Amino acid sequence: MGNAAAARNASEAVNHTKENLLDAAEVLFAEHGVAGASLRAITARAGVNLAAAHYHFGSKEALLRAVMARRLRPINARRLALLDAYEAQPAAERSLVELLRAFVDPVVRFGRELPDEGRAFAQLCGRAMNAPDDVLRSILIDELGEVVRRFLPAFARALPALPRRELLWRVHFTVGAMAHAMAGRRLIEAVSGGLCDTRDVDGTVERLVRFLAAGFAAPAAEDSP
Amino acid sequence: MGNAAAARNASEAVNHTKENLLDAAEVLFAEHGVAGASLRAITARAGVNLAAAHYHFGSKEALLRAVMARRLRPINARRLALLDAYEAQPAAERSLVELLRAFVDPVVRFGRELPDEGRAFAQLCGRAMNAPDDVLRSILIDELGEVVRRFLPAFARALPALPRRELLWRVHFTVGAMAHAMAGRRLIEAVSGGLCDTRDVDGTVERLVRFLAAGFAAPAAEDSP
DNA sequence: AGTACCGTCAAACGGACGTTTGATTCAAGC
DNA sequence: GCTTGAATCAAACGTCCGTTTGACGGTACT
Repeated sequence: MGNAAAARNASEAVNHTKENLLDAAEVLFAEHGVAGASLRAITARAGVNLAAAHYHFGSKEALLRAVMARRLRPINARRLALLDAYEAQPAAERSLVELLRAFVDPVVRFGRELPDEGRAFAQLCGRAMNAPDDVLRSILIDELGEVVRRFLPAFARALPALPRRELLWRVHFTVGAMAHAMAGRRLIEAVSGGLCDTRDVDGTVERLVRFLAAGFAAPAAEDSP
Repeated sequence: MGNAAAARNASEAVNHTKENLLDAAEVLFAEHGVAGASLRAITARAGVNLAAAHYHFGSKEALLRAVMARRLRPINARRLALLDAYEAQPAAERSLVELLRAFVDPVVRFGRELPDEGRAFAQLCGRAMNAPDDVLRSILIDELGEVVRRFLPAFARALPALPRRELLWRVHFTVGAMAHAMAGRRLIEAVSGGLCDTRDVDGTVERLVRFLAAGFAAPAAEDSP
C-alpha cells in the first residue's frame, strides 16, 4: 500500500515541495491578499509545478488553511501555556500586565522572530480578523476559539469591578490594536520616519501591553444603553 | 458644447446611474473585498449596464476611489473642524479626551449613522488601512494625509512629557483599535452574544475614547532601543 | 429638418484564474 | 522483472474577469 510514502514521511526526510508551497503561499497571501495571490504565482515562487498545489493540498482554500494552521497552532499553544503559568500563581501576585502579555506576546513574537516569513505571516494574521474572505476569517476564528474561551474569564476575574459589556468592548479594542501592530508595520515605520523599529519585539510588546493595561484599568463609562 | 449636460448637472437632477453605482460598489466592496467584488455584480446590483461603470468612472480603480472620497471627505473635514474647536480653547481647558474624540468620533459616527451603506463603508474603511490592495491603502493614506499632519502635533502638545517614539506607537495602537471597532462589528456582536450593540454610536465612541485616553496617559516604558 | 452629443445597451475582446487530465518518472515490494 | 503507487509534469478545461466596441434612442441647440 502506501507503506513507502508512510515510511518516508515518518522518517526525517520531509517533502520539500509541500514546505516550499507553504512558504511561498505565506509570503504571497500576505503581500497581495488571498484573492490577489494566484496559484500560478505561488507555485512559480515555490519552484514547483502548478498541479502540485492541488496534489498536496486539494484546493487553494485548503492551502490557505494549512498556511494559517502551521503558525497559529504553536502560537496559540504558547498563549495557553502562558495563561496556565499566570493562573498557577496565587491570586494576589497576578498582574493585569502579565495576563495581557500572555495574550499579546506570542503573536507578536512568533510573527517577528522568523526573519522574513514571520513578517509575512504577521501581516496575513493581522488582516485575517476582518478579512473580506469568509474563508480566512473563519480559519482564524476556528483556531482562536479556545483562546478566547480561556482568556475571557481570566480577564473577567482580573477585573471584577468592570461590567461585562465594558470588558468585551475593551477586549475588542485590544484585538484591534494588536492586529494593527502586526499588520501595519510598514505604516508606522513610514509615518515615524524610521524612529519606530518594528523589529524590536520586546519593546513593541512592552509598549502595547502597558498601553492596553492602562486602558483596561480606566474607570468604566456610565453604562447607558 | 457640453452646455446641456453642464446645465443638467448643475441643476437639481443628479445622475441616478452614478449614485446607484457608488451605493452598490460601496456595499459589495465592503462585503467581498475590492478584488472579490466584480463590476458585473456591482452593475447588476445597481440596475445599470455593465459598460456604465466605465462610462462614468473610467475604471474599477477610479470607481473605488470615488466610493472612498464620497464618504471620507466630509468625515475628515469634520475631524479637522473639531480639532479647530479644540485648539481654539485656552490651553488650560483642553482635555485629552476631547482631542481623541475629535479624532475618533467623526469616523465612527459617519460610519454608523447611515443605516446600511454606512455600515458597509465602516467595514471598508476599517479594512483599508492594512488592505493588500495597494490601491485601497494609498487612497486612504492620500485622504488621511492632512489629518495626521494636523493631529500628530496636537497629540504631542497635549502630552508634552511623552517621548516622541512612545507617542507614535500609541497613535498607531489607537488607529488599530479604531479601525477594528469599525470593521469588526459583526465580530463583537457575535462574541458578546448581542450584549454589545454596535448601533449605539455615542456609547461606542465614549468607550473607545476613554480606553484610549487611559492608554495615552500611561507612564512611558523605559526607552530601551 | 438637421446636427451634435450624452447616456444606455448587447455583444464581444483577450487574458487570468482554479481545477482537471493523462502521460511520465522513479523507487519500493512481490 | 514486473507491478504498484506516489510525485511531478505540460497541456488543456471551462469560467469569470476588466475593458472595449459600435450601434441605438433621445434631447438640446441651430
